[in-house]
Amino acid sequence: MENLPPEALHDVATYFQALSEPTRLQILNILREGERNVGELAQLCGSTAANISRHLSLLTKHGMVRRESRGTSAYYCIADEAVYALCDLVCGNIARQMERANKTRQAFTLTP
Amino acid sequence: MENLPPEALHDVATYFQALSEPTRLQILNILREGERNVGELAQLCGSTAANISRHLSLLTKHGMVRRESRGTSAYYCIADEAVYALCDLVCGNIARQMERANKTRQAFTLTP
DNA sequence: TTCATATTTAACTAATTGCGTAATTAAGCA
DNA sequence: TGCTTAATTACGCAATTAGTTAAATATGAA
Repeated sequence: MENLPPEALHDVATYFQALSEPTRLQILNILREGERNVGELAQLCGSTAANISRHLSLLTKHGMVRRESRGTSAYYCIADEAVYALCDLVCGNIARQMERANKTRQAFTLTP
Repeated sequence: MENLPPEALHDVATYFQALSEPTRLQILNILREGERNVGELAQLCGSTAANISRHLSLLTKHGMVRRESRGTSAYYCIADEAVYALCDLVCGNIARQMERANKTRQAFTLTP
């Protein structure tokens, strides 16, 4: 992403922002195992349907999940598996960062 | 990142949040070509030093950049190249999403 | 049509965030 | 020591955001 126009930078930032909320990550995590309707997701997330619905709307806007109306329910499933690759990468980065932080900590505490 | 405890979900969300701001992405983008001090970054970003300093502090906290004090200046450089992999992945996802959106648009407009 | 259920949206609140400005700290130099 | 420059931090403000509650919409069934 070298030399992106400022417009594109904004798009990337907005995409990251969609993933910067625990409840939304939880939704994506649940959908990893298969589709769910709003009510199920609300229960599994320990939140209200209204809340989950708004989160799902945002995730849909970014093409991360897909909506399918069936009966009186709305079922959601993953639309782009690549979001999981992102999350896994981040987990790796965090782990690496924790390692580094731990090493510098040891440098202070391991001086007997 | 299957079956993460809620605590970890929060960490991942916070990490994504650090990347959800255009100015911070711009900083990372600039540092791709080498280290810079705060003043230089401020000028290149078209922002104030105070502002950039705050952003750099956050990026440092997440282990994305590293600070090196030299003379009266503070030079910053990339601490974890993996952030670029993240950004590149996101760019790909956005492009894919735009393609999909474009296709559904055509489905509506290409009916003569 | 009428009712019941599922989902979405509107309105409001509390909390967070990024920025501008000013004050503070730190480092090099006369 | 005092002066200058660079960077960081404190403070207040405007804007955004997630959550709650209530109203609106939609779908299937009696």
